[in-house]
Amino acid sequence: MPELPEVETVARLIRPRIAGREVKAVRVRWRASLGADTPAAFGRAVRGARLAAVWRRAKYLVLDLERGGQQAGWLVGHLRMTGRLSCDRERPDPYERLRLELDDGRALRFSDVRKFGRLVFTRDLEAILSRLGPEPLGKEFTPEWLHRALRSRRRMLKPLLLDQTFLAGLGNIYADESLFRARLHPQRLSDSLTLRSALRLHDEIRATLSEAIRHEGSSFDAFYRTPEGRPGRYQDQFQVYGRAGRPCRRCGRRLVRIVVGQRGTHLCRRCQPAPRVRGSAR
DNA sequence: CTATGGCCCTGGTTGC
DNA sequence: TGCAACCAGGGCCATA
Repeated sequence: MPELPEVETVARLIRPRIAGREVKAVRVRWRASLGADTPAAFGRAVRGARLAAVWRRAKYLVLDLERGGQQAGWLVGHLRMTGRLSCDRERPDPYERLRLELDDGRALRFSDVRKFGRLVFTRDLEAILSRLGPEPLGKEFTPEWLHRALRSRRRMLKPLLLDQTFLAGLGNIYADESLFRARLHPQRLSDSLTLRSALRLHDEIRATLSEAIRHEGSSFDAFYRTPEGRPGRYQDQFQVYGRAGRPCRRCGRRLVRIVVGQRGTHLCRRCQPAPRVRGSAR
């Protein structure tokens, strides 16, 4: 599922292909992919605009639109589980939901098997991005900030890490991987962490995401692909995700899968000791 | 404030 | 073998 590293990879790879191009035509094949907009309104807003910049914020992909050199709104993409962006020439795709024809003959294509993803046009980018927590790879995210933020709440670590208003960019895979590497149980309460533990968690979140970006993300299931159709390679580095029943790479203990906050959660019971007393059940 | 559960979707897997 | 039920999952919303 596309999380921060996958979206970063997509942004880096499509940027050189679409930045500076003008949208000549729009084809909408599944209108819900546009959000609440009608295809007609979306087409009016996007047709004739130039894709001036391509960047990422958390799991969002942002395309700056310009007309005559002036800011003219944004396209904001979220791939959710099965969304893909590509800009290769042709090759039929039954799951194509939206297509922007560009002035160089190429097309920016949004495909999405499960139809959860979105590519919306907005004139108010802040309204979408302002609720997000800090970027895990940004300056604001420091060990001290994390320690304070964790202590100011009383929630289980994993659901908190998945809360995009708390910290923006982690999904199920990288939350599990980061917690394992920091040797923290996903159900530990956030306000129980020492500065030392928070520091470890901070460092492992950053290291995990950075390494995943270097590997062009993870293609655990059949869905995520780079815009060039290549799978990511980080799944080969997974320590726990999807490895229930197999031995822990650190201690050899059989890894388990539990459910935390309705999310499949993978961990090592030895490396990530359960919080004491209450709530040791699933 | 925090937790829970439904909803959106579909392809793949499981169960009978 | 055939088919129905079930599941995964991010974000959002309603409810407790």
